[in-house]
Amino acid sequence: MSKRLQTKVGRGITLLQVARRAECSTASVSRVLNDPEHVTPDIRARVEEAMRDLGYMPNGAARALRSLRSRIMGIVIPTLNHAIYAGMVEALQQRLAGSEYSLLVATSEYDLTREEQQARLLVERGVEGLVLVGDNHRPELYRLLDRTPYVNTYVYKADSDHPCVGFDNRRATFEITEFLVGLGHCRFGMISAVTAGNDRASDRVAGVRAALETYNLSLPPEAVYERPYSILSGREGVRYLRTLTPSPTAIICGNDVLAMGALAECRAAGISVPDEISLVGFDNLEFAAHLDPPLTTMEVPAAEMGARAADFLLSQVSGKLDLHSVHLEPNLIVRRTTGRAPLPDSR
Amino acid sequence: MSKRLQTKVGRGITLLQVARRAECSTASVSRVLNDPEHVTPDIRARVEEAMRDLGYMPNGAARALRSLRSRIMGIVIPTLNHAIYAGMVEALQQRLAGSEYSLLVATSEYDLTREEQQARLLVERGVEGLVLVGDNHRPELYRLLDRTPYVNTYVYKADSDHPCVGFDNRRATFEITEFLVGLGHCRFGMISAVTAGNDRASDRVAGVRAALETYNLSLPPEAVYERPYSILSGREGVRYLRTLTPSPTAIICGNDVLAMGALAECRAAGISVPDEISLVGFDNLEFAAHLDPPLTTMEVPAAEMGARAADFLLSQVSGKLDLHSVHLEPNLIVRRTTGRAPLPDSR
DNA sequence: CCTTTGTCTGTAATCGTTTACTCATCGACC
DNA sequence: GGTCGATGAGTAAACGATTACAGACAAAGG
Repeated sequence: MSKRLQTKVGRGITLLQVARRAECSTASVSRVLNDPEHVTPDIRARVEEAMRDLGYMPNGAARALRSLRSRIMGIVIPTLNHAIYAGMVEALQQRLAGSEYSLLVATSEYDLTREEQQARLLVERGVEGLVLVGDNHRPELYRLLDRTPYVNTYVYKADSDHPCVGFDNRRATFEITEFLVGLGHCRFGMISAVTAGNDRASDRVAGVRAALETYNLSLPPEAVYERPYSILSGREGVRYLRTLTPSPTAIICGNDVLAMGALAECRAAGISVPDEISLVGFDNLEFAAHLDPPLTTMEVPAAEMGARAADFLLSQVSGKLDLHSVHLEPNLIVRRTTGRAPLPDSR
Repeated sequence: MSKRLQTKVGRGITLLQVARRAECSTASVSRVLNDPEHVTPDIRARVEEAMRDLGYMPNGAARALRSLRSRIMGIVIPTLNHAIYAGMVEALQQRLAGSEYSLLVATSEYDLTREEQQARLLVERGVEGLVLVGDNHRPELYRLLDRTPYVNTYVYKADSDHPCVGFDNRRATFEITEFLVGLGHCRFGMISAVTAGNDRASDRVAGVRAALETYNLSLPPEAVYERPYSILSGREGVRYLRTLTPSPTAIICGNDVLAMGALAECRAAGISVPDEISLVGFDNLEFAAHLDPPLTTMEVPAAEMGARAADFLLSQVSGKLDLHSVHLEPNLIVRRTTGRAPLPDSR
């Protein structure tokens, strides 16, 4: 039926038309586009004028096909929903835009299979580099990235084969835990994101556990409440952890969003923070400082990770090949949801 | 100097190699890729096997060049920082991914010139459709979109020439205001995002103003505190509005982020909400329900806008041309930051 | 004055697909 | 049994840029 749908003719102005109007070769036009210094001012001026007159816009597909450079980078993040990765993506995008690169964004929904599919799609689109979150990816994904520069973020492992820009999640929660132990806490609970397929989440749990063992304390499995990121999960986490006997005096949350929920639940239940329970978040999202009381949390260098990831890929595609992972430090920000453990008898 | 940088040879497996191995023509290979029903099972099987064996991946640039379909959509949003647009982008991306489309994301930083530049970049990259926020764009941008489908979001204007998916910002704050007037409030303040070049923000201010005038009340210029989105701005807003005499009993915020700041400041200053001041936000972000007290706010259909915008563009590129804007309704969610105006003498 | 060197332009091949055409085959129908 | 249509496969020409390569020319050096 609708036979002539594709019959659109005018595909826009081409470089050839510019060349004709400027009375020069296509090569010259291409050169003023990509290498303006190496063309005489005379020709350059004519070409630029022709471009303006015609409203010329380069065809990205043709450029990419011929030059092997799409000027597009890609990123696969778990989700955009909770602003957790938004800051990183924002910084990444900004830095890329500064180098005339665009950013393709895809989400994995915390599913490694979907992550691989999405990454594959991005590679097919011709991204020159790929940013990933975490370093626990399907082997197929790594194989796919054989010829494509990539960098893992939100993670740093010195011994990893894969380039990364990030921090050590395990050490971060280790540090949080030591801090809390120093305040006299000995009964811990944790509200964590789902750890399956999420190395950041499981490393954070592992960090708490490792630190506690150092002090002959422990984090039994039932003291870890594991749910998808959301404020509600944080609330439920507190409700659940209070059912334990003895119930924890310190709750470490895998994320500020969970911590916000936890704090809201404490308030609703009339539990005093930090007098009865100390609460720690992770990420230092914008709101953390404005909660009541202000949230003690581990600040992660989200914007810097985004910028550094961009730099990493940009240098990679411009030929610098001996690049190393970059190790960033998170930063414990002690505010007022943490305090000395309550006296044992006050339990 | 570095002359042989580009000497990378292997560009990967091409369709021609697949054709050779499957012992058929490139046309057939292309057909099993794009139109599998119209090729005999025999050939199809051979081609699919060859693809698997060789690890073939289509070259997006070549496809796009020849077929005029990049399978990429673009979006330019003000920012990713405050999660305001994240929900919409998330839904958009998901819906697009379901149709094998990828999403290029760029940010304007609330700057119309930058918005146009970024949009131009996306169009050069060959996006088949473009999502924008608001409908106040540079004329050059609209001209650029002459041949590219696009849709404005977060805005709905029946009389507009431009397709949009969204709601009426003016009417939304009109409604909020009427609600507050109904509670007996007559002194209003507003904490708004920067209105310059931001039609959503200025429409929201206009809506408040229009409603008040209906009731012979007014919103004098000095009662509008206008700052970039941030929690801090919300806090400052309250501090500022309290210096007015008489100071407002009802404060409408252009956004939940501002409202959160406002609420935090009230708490810090010992101002009782809603007894002394009623506070209303906008967006119904996840945290709104979990503030203390829970925030009264205008819920906007962010996810639905994203999905509908995707649908709009997808149908547009698949030939359906007589598409109309879609009008969504925001929804006032009354929680507990709003209450009856304090008695005049208690001022 | 001739050669050498360097700089700038133009010609034309090429990137990896899709697709308009052509041709062959086969079944159905008259 | 011949013709017509439909269907499927192959050939080769695009798509719009970039870039080896070669040629032209000028400046510099002997």
